[in-house]
Amino acid sequence: MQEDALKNEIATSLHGIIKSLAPDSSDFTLEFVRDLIEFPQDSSKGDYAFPCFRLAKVFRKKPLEIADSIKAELDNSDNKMVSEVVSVAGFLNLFVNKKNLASEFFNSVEDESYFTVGKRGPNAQKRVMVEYSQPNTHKEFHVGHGRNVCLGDSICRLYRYVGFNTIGANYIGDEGTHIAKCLFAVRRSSEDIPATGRAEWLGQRYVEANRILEEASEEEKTEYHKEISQILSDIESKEGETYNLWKETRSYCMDDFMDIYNWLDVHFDHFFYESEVSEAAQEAVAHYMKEGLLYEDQGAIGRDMSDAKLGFLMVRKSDGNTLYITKDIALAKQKFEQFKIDHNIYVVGNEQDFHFKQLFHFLNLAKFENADKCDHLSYGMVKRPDGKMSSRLGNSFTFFDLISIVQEKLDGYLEKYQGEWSEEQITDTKRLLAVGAIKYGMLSTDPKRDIVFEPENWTRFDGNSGPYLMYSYTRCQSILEKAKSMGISPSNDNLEFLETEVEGQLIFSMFKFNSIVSNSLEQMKPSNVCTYLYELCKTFSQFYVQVNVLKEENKDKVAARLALIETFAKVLKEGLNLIGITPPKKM
RNA sequence: GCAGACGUAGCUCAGCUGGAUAGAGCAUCCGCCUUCUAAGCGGACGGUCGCUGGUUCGAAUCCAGCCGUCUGUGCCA
Repeated sequence: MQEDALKNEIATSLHGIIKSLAPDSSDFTLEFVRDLIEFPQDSSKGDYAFPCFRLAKVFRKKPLEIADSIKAELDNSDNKMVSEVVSVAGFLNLFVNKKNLASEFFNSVEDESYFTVGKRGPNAQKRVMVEYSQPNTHKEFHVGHGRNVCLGDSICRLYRYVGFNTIGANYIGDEGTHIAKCLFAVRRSSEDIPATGRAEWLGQRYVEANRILEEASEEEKTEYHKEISQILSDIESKEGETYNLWKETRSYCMDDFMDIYNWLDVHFDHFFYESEVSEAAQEAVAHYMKEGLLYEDQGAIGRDMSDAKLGFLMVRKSDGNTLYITKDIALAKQKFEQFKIDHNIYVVGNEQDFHFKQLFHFLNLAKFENADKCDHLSYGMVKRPDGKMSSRLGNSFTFFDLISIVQEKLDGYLEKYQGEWSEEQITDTKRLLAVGAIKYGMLSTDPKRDIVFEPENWTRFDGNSGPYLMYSYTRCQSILEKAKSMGISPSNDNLEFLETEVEGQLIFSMFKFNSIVSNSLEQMKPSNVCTYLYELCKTFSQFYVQVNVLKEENKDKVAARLALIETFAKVLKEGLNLIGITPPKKM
């Protein structure tokens, strides 16, 4: 049984009782009653709570009395899933019978069928594409780009978990003015391209180009812009010296990107490149001009959309080059045609909210049949305490910087294993912990909110952090390993021995897993999974200090507790997987 | 100017579609390692939920206005 089914069962009981007690309560449909049921903030109050305030009018009684009379009815019925009912201050608090719950649940976790219900449901017929991590080549990959990767990857994992056929797509920005500016500065630079840190060096050239342009006289500016336009056209011509320089420098950046993705354990199913869409973009412009949707205005081509409060949509500059949005118009079509997707999601920062409003509005005007199947997952920026990071201004914190400071801090923690562990094991563990710390840091905040980036916060591995979750996992592994060496195995046969309050809370908390995941995806908020896992681990830690597993003399009790730990470890591992984190066995 | 997002403890953040004394982590202070990993557990301290009104039995949550921060608003992405 799943948690939502249990909730339905309880709702049905409550609904029946309400109807029998107040015959004219037709407004209180089963669905309405179910939606009133909630989780109390404090799990010691109960597993479910039913507020009775809305019933007051129909019952013509005080909520407190209503709760009392429903409780009396529930106590008389023999509901196997509810072990205790408490009426307090107008709330009906229900305790679920974990002993009846545990056996089936533990078994379904053990054979993993619990984690694959989505894949056996209707979602398995659907295809979704998640476009994320659209990095620009010739620019630094800063921590803000890192947030995008963590977020997009987690959304993909959530979709896959609930059964969707999911295509994680990258869209490399390997074309555009910023690159022309970069190459403009490369040509001017007296330095040779260095052997290492080449992408970073290119990023600096971009910053330099902006500086040159800012310091230039009006006359020089015109000349420079001409040169930059020419570089852009040379790249698009796909031949010649400038094109070759572009190709080479582009590969430096791609190498860096791939290093980062591999380090993060993020893998894409498909790569789109801006440079491969520009032709289709030009064709789209011609096509929609013919249809009268686009027209020339002040030398450029576009469409006034101020009737929808969306300003002027510009799709081609007066120099003939297309823009980012032009390519998005062309690419949207291509995605649906080529990949037969049912849903198209863009994970892009909230600076682009206007861009996507324009894009979706135009796709609707163009009568693109899949326009309403496109969604923008907007997220907040990563800011420095003193303001915004910008690669254009060159004050950004690169993702490599973040990796270094996190890993450096971890050295201190892993020092105790010097000699005991192999060098390789230490390196691997350090990477897993660093990835966990960074991903949890990126994902635990609500996507729509900005993140204030302070290095100290990212190198704290206690409290509400990625390493805390991973630590809980390693504690389980440690116990399970020791039990194994003692010759004791977990067993789901005598789960009635899990009788303490904290054990019950842990069981019910785990039981909610699938509901939390569904809700998290529905809201497009991996942060819900983070919060849930943190609370789950807190409950586990309480259990860990309150209940000693291996010292217990009753072997059946030990086996039951080991089953609890094993189940918890599996649930936690699955949950961590949804936010892209792989816990080490030891730390 | 217009549009959007955000404003919760000193700091970083939870708080679901309105419900119980507004919750964590960090920092500060106090306990707990001869006991399965102390990257842990327990406790103390700390809040007019930006302000003002409205809706409601009930508002941090919904609505309106104001204040503040940020982002965007035709030749960048």
